[in-house]
Amino acid sequence: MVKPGKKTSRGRQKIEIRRIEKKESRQVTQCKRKGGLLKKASELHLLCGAHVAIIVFKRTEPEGKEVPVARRGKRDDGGIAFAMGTPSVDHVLRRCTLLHAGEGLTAVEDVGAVAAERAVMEARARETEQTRALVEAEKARNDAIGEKVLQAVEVSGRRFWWEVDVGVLGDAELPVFTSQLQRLRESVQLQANKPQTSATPAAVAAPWHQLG
Amino acid sequence: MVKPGKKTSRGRQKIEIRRIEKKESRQVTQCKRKGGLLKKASELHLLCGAHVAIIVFKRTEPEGKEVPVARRGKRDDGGIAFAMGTPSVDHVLRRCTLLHAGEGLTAVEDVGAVAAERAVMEARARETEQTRALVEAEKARNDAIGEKVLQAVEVSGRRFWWEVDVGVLGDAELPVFTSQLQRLRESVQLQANKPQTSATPAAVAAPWHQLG
DNA sequence: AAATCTATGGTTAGCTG
DNA sequence: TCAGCTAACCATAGATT
Repeated sequence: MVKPGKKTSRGRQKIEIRRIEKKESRQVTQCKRKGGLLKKASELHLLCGAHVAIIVFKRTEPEGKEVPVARRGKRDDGGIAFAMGTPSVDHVLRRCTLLHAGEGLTAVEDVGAVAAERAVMEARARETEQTRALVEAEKARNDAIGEKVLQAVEVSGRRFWWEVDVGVLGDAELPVFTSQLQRLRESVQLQANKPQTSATPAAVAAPWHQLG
Repeated sequence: MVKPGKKTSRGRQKIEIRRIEKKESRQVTQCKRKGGLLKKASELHLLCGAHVAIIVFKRTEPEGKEVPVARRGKRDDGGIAFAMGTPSVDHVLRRCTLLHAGEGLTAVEDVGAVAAERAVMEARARETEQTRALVEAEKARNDAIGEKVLQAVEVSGRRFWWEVDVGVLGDAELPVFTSQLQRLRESVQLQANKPQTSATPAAVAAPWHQLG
């Protein structure tokens, strides 16, 4: 019920793009905009076939109890909560499933494309609704492993994406992850002995840091 | 000059979220929406302090010459072209600079937060315009290295973010990358012997694959 | 805390130069 | 090809439940 003479809503108000001080509305906005961002990413993928990966580290406030000053500057800040997507989220999950079947763990998306995947994508564009249900089942199976890897990424001293916090990984995942790394390292060692013909002229342009 | 009786523009039209078949407009849309996506990500960061990482692999068509059918299914598809951001792009670049100074390479963003970074962010929120110019200089220096790592990620058989195509890295970067991996591996080996208390109940929810 | 509502602000599809 | 335009679509701030 709306009081007469008082508008129900002022509609969207213009705001400056600077930290929202009011904690509550900051969280609401974060939630809303995170959703919007993911939707946009999904659309970009569906419309243009571009592969998109997104990670959002939600900033969970110290939630009530203030962080001791002593720990400041180390890693007292917020939570890991986040969201990830790629083309569109279920698309990512498909890839996860592939890997799930014996290769290793992924979660944050591997980025890149294969012709086969393009086919899948195009198919989905025609039957988005149909496939959704099927994907739901797979999703459940992948959530556990996905969460672990992502927590791993949000490691204490994390620097790079490949510098995960192995402590978060369970007994089952660790060996796989380890062997993956082993393979990578061997590959690196191998390449290190080859003469490097570094191409790539490093082109720059847009206001957005854009490469390639 | 607009002919009388004929509107200059029909304005934005409603479109279905499915692959845009017309190649040209697909590319235009991709470009526009990529920009929009990055802007949104930046805003999410500035408004809420969330850390955001985005990678967009622009889908460069086989451009004229069709790809031999034989290579289909392997890695014939488009280019790597992409864009990446985090909080806001220049924020990422700052971190890159840090690493640039001796630690290793980043580019795709390391994700996560340190109190010091938060300070920087808040400072930026108050003087976004001022700092921009300064950042420009650093940007140039980081483009080369950034591009290489990103190319590396877009590797032939790429599977995970940490499974980069070391062949793309130059002589200078390789050793650093290698040692980074070494450290990670040692860490893994170490953790492998500890009893694992895998926490994380694997909570799921939103239509968007959301963890934490 | 989460879902719904609505007026606006902001984004962008299709043109044009 | 790329920048600019404009109308219309879409996202969302703030309020209400």
